[in-house]
Amino acid sequence: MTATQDQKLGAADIAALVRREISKGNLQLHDRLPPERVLAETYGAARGTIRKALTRLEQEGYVEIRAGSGTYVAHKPDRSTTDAIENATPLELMDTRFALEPHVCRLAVLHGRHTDFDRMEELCTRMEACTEDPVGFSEADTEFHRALVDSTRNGLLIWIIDQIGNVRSEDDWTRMRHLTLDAQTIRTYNVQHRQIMNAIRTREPERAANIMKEHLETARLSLTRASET
Amino acid sequence: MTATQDQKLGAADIAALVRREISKGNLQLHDRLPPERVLAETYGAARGTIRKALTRLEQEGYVEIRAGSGTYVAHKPDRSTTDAIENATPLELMDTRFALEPHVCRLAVLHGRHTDFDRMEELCTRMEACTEDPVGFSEADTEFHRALVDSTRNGLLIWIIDQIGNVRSEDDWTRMRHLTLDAQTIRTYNVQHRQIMNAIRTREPERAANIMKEHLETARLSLTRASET
DNA sequence: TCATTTTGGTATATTTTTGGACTATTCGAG
DNA sequence: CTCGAATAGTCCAAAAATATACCAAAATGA
Repeated sequence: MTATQDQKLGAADIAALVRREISKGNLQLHDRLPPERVLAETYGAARGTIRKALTRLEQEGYVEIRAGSGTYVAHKPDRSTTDAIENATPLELMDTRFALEPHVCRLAVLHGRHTDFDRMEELCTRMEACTEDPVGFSEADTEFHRALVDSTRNGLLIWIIDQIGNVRSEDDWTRMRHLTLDAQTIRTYNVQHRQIMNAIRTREPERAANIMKEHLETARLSLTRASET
Repeated sequence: MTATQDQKLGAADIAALVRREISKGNLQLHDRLPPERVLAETYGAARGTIRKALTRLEQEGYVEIRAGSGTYVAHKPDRSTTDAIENATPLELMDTRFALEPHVCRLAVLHGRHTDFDRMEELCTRMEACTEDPVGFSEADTEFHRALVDSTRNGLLIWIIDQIGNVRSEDDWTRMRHLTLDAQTIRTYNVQHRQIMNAIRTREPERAANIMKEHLETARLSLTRASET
């Protein structure tokens, strides 16, 4: 109806325009919007109008206004990607890992190279030095599984597991995980990691996959045990 | 965009620019950024401003600042959803399906309901009517595998396989696929689908998974046979 | 090996920018 | 006419950016 002219844009209109820019991705997270005074000129509106629009967007969570600093985009891109992964429950994650990682072991046997395995062994060593340090262990563990996928040379798999790993590294999920990481559990994990390494090095795909299954089963038990607490 | 003029770039703006360069891959892992003093001149800002931007990026994990040495990229370029999937080769896709779908069968046994299975049988029947119609068969086949995942009630898995399926439905990949779909192959697939259904209905997870593996192996053979043509 | 240069780290006084708040006025639709 | 919205202008305080100087660690080269 209106709005195609560069005249008479109300606060609601401007809010809508900015909202669309954000959803469309032209304005990304952490980006700073132009100052209110500039926006006022570019949209041909008074500063007060801009201010109303921005205040509204702030209440909606699209934007964060910091006095003296500027207005910043505060909206997580509404990608289905992040949605699907962030809303995933720990058990869903476990099931997905159960699907992926044993086969990843098989592929690692097929496509992995010595340098990959060397890196993984290095991480094993690092983990073994972390018997009393759940946080350090956890970081190395994530890197280990990441290195394992890397060795498959399969970009799709790498991307998928990368996505999963990114979420796993935040949230209460990690906190819960640390609770379950007593020294005994860590020792068990370390043994399993070594066994997986050996099986891959000796090119035994099925054995590697089976140990990985055991490994995940151990992890799942720790998880359910923790969630019952 | 906004304010692409050579005027007044704030710390947040500079941080955003560098962040994009890294995400885009123009700046790769372990690359060294120009010294702060140089960046200050090229961006037309004071060194303090540059420094603030870099400090921010360091906290976000995009770069690593080493005193006396320089600032280095510490972040891998984002592989966007579409990139990772669109650039995937047919063989990468196959390997990923090999990882996922057998386990999906197991989960279907655990979490699936009668209505899910009814829908899948319906799709089996539809496929069996398509012995001479590769396109119709292919559509039903995709729906079948989709219905199978749905029955796991695992949002994460559903999303992953959905993504993979979306690509599979386009491109030369599909064309290649249709070439391999002679009446004989379709008949083989139909038998396997029925067997999978039966195994799931009778709650035999391992048997279902194994038949799925056979099924995928058949598909892979068709694929490699086609690509040799 | 050692002196020089480069590079980031820190501090500070000053200026500019930016959002916040307030008010009087204008405009437009009901 | 009235009422709500938009406007235009002013002043304030917080935050940011500038400009400069000096330090310490790392890299470089003779």
